Amino acid sequence: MVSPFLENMALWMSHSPDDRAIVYIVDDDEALRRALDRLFRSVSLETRSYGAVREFIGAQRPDLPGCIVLDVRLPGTNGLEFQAQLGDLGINLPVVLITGHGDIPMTVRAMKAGAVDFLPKPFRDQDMLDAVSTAINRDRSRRAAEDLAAGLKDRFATLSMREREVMMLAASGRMNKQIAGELGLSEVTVKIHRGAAMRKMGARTLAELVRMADALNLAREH
Amino acid sequence: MVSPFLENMALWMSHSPDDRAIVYIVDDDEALRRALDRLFRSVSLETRSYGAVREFIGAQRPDLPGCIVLDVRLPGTNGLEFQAQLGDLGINLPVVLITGHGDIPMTVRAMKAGAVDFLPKPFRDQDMLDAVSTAINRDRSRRAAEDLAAGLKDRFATLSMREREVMMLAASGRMNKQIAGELGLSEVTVKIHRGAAMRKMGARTLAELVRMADALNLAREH
DNA sequence: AATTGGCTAATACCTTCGTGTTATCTCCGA
DNA sequence: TCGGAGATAACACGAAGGTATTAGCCAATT
Repeated sequence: MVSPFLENMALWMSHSPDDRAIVYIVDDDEALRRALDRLFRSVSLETRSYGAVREFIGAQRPDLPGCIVLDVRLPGTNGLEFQAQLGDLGINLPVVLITGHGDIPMTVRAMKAGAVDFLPKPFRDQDMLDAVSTAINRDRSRRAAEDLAAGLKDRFATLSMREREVMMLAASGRMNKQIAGELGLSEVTVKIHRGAAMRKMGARTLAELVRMADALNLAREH
Repeated sequence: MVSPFLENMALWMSHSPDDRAIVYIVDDDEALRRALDRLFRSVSLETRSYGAVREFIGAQRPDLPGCIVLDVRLPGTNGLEFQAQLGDLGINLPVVLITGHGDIPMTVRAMKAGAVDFLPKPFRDQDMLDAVSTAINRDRSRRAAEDLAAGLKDRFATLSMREREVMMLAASGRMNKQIAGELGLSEVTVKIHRGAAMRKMGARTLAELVRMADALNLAREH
């Protein structure tokens, strides 16, 4: 245990790891990239800068909350098309779009695709900061929800097939006797599998098991 | 019981009530209103036409799925401000916006506020029909979810205070013994309230009660 | 060949749940 | 003042849940 003084020192001098966030800037205009870089660093956000979509895709991204600031007009790939591809690439970062020559249909398309904001150039610094702040908060929420779901999935993966079947039927409200009938088992065997499922999932009550089963099904439908 | 022939006649000649939907047109341009009216009626949608926001607010609206087609530039109230007020007025109809002189910030604001689409004039008939179709489907989903929640709320309203307390604690996974301790009751009394809650809510298993309790809490947070 | 893990099942024991019966007390409206 | 609804509670019985012990079977791995 270090002294309270040193602990407070650390808090004052740097963000705790939970506060870190990265803005990925994708724009072919190097001057604008540098300006954005300064802007974001001035509010203690980390930045990564890319001149083309390909560079961004190929780069390593740390496992931290963040967002993408993306120019619509880019060499090679179009910004809107890239936005649409992000999901397929397994990238779930929120997107803030900027454009020099945008029109309304383009804006509508971007917003329908889930963009956090769509800023025509020139934009005010504060508008950009607001958009990025919203985007990062959205990513934090998504990551938090995903972490919960991941924990559930990990525990569910340790269940045997029988245990999964019994768990789902139990979570649907079936009695042990009914489960035994539907699966062609004895009631005792069902109790064993049910108990194992509760233990492996970390559920202490049926109510918890019901909520876990619902969360797993929701995660799958998504 | 009428004859099968007459029943089928009715099906062929009109939409079943479940298919009905209404488009509320709010625009001060009477020529455009008439054109939209013809367009929507050509695809068997019902229409109501208003030249000003005030007319729409004062009008009676049947309890059917529908959407609003709203011009941004209107005499009196601004279309975007009206869109923002809809929630406060208890109107949850999806909005399709049209505009003659729109810009990007206006579009972003409208889409952030939940507009289904934002169409600059002149627009193609098919784009308008697509937007309205999406909007009405969204309203159908919302109404279906709301009907379910309303049924739950009605049943929950018939519970006494004690029954509600016991239901919530039971749905959280507490045993009757624990509930009795927390509420300062005997276990027998808890069983009576719990049984009454299950019966009044129409829940046949604890799993159903858990899901009902969750749905009620989600509905409240919303 | 031996071991491990998964699936099955019976027996036994205790806990918890659900319900019916009976009963007392309070409050409120007819 | 009577009747009804709500809340409380004890007693009793049967249904259901949970766990421990023991044990047989099978497939895969060591």
